[in-house]
Amino acid sequence: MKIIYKTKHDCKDCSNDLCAKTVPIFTSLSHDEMSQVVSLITRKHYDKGEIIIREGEKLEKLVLISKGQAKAYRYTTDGKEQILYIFNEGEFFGEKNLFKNSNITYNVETLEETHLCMIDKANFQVLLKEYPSIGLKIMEELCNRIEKLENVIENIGTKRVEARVSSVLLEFGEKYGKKHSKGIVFDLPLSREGIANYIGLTRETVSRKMNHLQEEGIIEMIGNKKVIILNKMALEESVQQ
Amino acid sequence: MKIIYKTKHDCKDCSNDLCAKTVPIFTSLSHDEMSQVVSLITRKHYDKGEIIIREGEKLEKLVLISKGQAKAYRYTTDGKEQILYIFNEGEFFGEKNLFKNSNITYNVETLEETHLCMIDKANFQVLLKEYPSIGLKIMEELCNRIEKLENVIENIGTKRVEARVSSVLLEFGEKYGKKHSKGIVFDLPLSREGIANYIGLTRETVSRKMNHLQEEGIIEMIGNKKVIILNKMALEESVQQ
DNA sequence: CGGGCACTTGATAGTAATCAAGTCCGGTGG
DNA sequence: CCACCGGACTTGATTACTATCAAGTGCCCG
Repeated sequence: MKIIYKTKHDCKDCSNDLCAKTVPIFTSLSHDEMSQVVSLITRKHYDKGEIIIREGEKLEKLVLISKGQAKAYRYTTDGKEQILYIFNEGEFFGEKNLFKNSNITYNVETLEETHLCMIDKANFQVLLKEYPSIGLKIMEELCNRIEKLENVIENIGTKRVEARVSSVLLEFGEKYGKKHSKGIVFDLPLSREGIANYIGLTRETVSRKMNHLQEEGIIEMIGNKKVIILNKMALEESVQQ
Repeated sequence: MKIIYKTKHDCKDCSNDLCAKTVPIFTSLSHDEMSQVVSLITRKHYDKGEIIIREGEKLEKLVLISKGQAKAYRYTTDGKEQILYIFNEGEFFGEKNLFKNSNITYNVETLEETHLCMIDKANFQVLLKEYPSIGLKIMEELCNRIEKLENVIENIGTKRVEARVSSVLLEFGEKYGKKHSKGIVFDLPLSREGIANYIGLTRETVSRKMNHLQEEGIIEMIGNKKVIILNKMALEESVQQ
């Protein structure tokens, strides 16, 4: 179920709190400039588990996540899915189409209720010209993304399987973790299968390895979604070799 | 052995043929503009097997490869190297430092005799302001690099081992291949071990899988470096599943 | 309370890593 | 020109590990 809403009231909200301000690429703009940006924004709302866009489709917009999160993944020829990114609030996708004429190369599916801001390709190019600082921010963000991908490659290319699991737990802890009397607590954004598809394993192996980490007293699982990192040092050591 | 040379003669060469023109990010410039760019360029020459820069060092320049090629890699904690890129003529690195203050995250080592053009961070930022088209080209190139990395991840994350070998052979065939009566012929830019470090395997496995492809009549190896793709279709099918 | 789905656990098989000899090839020196 | 040397590559045997297949189990939600 997709609801498109664009009313004056919404846009006012937006310029105050909602989308533009949460998006790093606009942080260098003044309030007035941001209002101008906001006037170009279309917004959409998705429930959990909806597909925003599919591999191979044309996307003539830059899409910014103002609230929620989504996974980007591809299907390989043997039907497995490989997760490439977990996009969080403030992150964007579709940038490729702004600079070259290509279709999108991955599926994007929401992991929870998600609000999107979208800017038309043509409009965005005007913005880029008018505010060069946005271009710099985009480049910075692209570099960040490259860095992330380089880390993923190091992970799945060379590390032992248990190290990959530890690594992804640390990543989630970093992103979503809150302090807790026992350590760092967070909800897993992905199912076991999702984690497996993120680090190139099967769900059974992920299950076993997480269990092993729990037996060693390094983490504690509460239900399926909640994890407490009891011993961050040990988890980091497990990544180290 | 590093030779730094910067004479009027060299720069003249450069503006005509050598560095700036082979570098895509400058292709949109006029001849005069390019001359201006060239005046900001320092150049260096490296022999095969030299280290250009090491992980963790500061690099206050954008480095463009005007001739030759180099591999970028990281050492993992267990001492393996993971190759991230093979930079070819016209490609660049060090862009991360232009937009944010970070050290370089990989080693770069030449694979053959290599000529570099380097532009100082400060100078490059002036260029960016003066010629916004360079910024667009950079973004395009960053998007290309992201695409490459996404493919690498799909490769090593989900594909069967032999498919990865086939995939890398196709990649090299695409990049370096020349027509030949029997098919597509090219020199491998990397040793068996290098290939292994590129696709997350061991040298023995690479050896065995390449042998297998040869036994099946899909490729032919001449010595250690030269490969002929006899049956490109079959190689592509091998990647497909 | 029941149904379904995600997760866990166990047994087995397949495959690549590892360990260990060789072999090939290019370069060097006699 | 040939013999030798060393490094890269190949090949074989064994081991270790994860994928796969197959039952369970537990939990959430109506």
